[in-house]
Amino acid sequence: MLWEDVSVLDPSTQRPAVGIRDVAALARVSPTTVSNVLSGNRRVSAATRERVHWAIDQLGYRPNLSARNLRVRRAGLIAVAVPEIGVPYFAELIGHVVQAARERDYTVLIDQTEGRLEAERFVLSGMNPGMVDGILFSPLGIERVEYENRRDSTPLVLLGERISGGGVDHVAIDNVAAAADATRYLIERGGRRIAAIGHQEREGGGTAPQRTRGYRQALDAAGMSYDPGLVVPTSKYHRRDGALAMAALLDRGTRPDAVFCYSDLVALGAIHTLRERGLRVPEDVAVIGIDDIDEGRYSTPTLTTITPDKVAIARTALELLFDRIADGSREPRQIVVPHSLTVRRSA
Amino acid sequence: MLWEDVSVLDPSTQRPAVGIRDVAALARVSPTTVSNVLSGNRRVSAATRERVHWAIDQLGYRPNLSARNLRVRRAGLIAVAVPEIGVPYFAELIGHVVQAARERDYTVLIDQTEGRLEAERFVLSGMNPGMVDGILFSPLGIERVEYENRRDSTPLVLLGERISGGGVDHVAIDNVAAAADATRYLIERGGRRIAAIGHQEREGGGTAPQRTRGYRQALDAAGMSYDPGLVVPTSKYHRRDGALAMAALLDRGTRPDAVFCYSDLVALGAIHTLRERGLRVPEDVAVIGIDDIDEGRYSTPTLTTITPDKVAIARTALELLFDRIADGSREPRQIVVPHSLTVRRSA
DNA sequence: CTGAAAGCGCTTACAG
DNA sequence: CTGAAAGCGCTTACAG
Repeated sequence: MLWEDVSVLDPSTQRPAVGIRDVAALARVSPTTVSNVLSGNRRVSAATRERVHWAIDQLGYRPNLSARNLRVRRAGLIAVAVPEIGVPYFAELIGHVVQAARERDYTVLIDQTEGRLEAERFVLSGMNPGMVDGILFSPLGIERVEYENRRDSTPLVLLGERISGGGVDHVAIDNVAAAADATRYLIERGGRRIAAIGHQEREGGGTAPQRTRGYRQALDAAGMSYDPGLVVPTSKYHRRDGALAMAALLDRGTRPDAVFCYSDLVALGAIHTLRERGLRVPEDVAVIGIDDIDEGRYSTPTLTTITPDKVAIARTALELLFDRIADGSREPRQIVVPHSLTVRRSA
Repeated sequence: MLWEDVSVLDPSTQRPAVGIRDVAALARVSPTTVSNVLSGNRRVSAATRERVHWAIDQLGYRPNLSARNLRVRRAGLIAVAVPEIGVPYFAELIGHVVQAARERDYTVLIDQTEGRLEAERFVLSGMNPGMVDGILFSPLGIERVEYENRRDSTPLVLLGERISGGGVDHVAIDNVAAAADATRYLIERGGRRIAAIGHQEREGGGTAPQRTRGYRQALDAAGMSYDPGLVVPTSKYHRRDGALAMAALLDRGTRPDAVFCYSDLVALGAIHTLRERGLRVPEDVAVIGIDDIDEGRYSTPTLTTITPDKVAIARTALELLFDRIADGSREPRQIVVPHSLTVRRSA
């Protein structure tokens, strides 16, 4: 089928799709010139520019991004891969990423791994070639070696995961310090039997083991002994996991006077169980979380928590990503974003 | 620069990018055949197929989507445009959309309008041509006429917004009925002074006016009079808006015995204020919301709410969208998704 | 300041 | 069962 034979139709509407050639023809210039008017790459005389703009308006022309991307080898798209968008922490973080990306004329594509290993491997392999220019990745199940054996070269920045190997860009809060801060606060306000909910055994030290380490550090520093019976692992960090873990703790006869939860959602779940059992928060049991999601500002009681600077995480991650896109071979950087303690009512 | 002169380099890594031609050369077949092996569009002899697969593995080849998209005029991408990803209702809905889209080999791109008019107009204009195959759009500020004057032909499905004109595909719950159900439930359990929080004046009847209508209907049906002093408008549906509206109501001396909130977030904010003022929920004031976000299962008290079938909304919307992608000129359909009442503790 | 031509990496009639 | 060639809609050296 030749161009001259049949006009190109948009398959979905049967309306003619207008391309750069149509604009060029109408403006009586070459496609080159139209392209230059659009990109601003080359000086174009005012008269010509005006004619081109007129033709563009006339035809309602809008450049085809697939074609441009194919040509310039840039997709204008970055992917954010997280376990679940429905988890408020990720939803809020993605909101900031989308906003920061827009400022750079990038669009954000969402990938939800649900912690599935194949999904995470797909992310590591750069997703579909040519589809995205870079990836922000919050991993869950994948092992550290897999990062190191990564063959794909798509720029990638890890979110919230501290890979001690250091072969990959990443941005995170200092999880050990954050957990220690939370625990120390519970100690300072009188906690003597402090439970920890959210531990996970992971190779190569993921977020959870780091938080457990911080918890132990704070205990040590206060001269308090570490009681493994007070540490409850959870496989995920949903409200449900917090609620069930708290119930399990209580059911086995353990009565902590304070609980350090590895996420706000876990904390909210734990509070739910405590109140159902008739225990008062914080009077009987103080509860602290990590994440500072909006929900904790309005929950009953309002949630004391560790506040990571989510805006900084989003912006820093994008900065690392764009740096890496610009220079694929520069040294990987690991950036630690500040966190703070936000005291509300629950502890 | 000719192909033969210099091998093509991936700009970010300086590693050679492998294309279909490399695979073809290594497998000693034509690119056509490689393409056919990949797509399954044509029968390929077992021996050839094997050689091609071997070559693909050997080179780690993965097809370039921009090129494919350019050729087949399909992006494999749909956009979801919502006011804010950080709002749990949207986050949960998007999670379902992402999942349903994956089953169809589609990827989801996020657009956050924040209710900005230009952002919403950009969505209506189909975003960037060739970038997405279709759009799921949850509008906020845009006027009805703008849909009708829409020039762009990108398939688009409206989410949660009932455009009475009916010129556009959309899927939503029956907002009038949902509000009436909520209000009737409050009446049945003894409410006599029932406030409504979340009203908005909008042209052409958006979600908010419909809910107000349902509220009034239920009042009428019970023979109760409508008191404008009990209806509080809010500009947004965040926790904060609910909290402030509730405070305003109380501050002006109004003491409802029940509150119908136009979203769960508003309800949670209202509860926050009530408890801060020492009022018991539901004993002093019963509160009901709409959305059934996960948060309401664990809040204190747990939240009674109207549950829209979010999975159905996501799947139906995608179905409409794919139908429209397949046939751009079919009659627009307006689909009503079921909702139900979920009774928990707050009312 | 402007244009003709090549090519980004695919797929798909057309031909055998 | 397989291949040569055209073309998707752009951008960018190259040339003037």
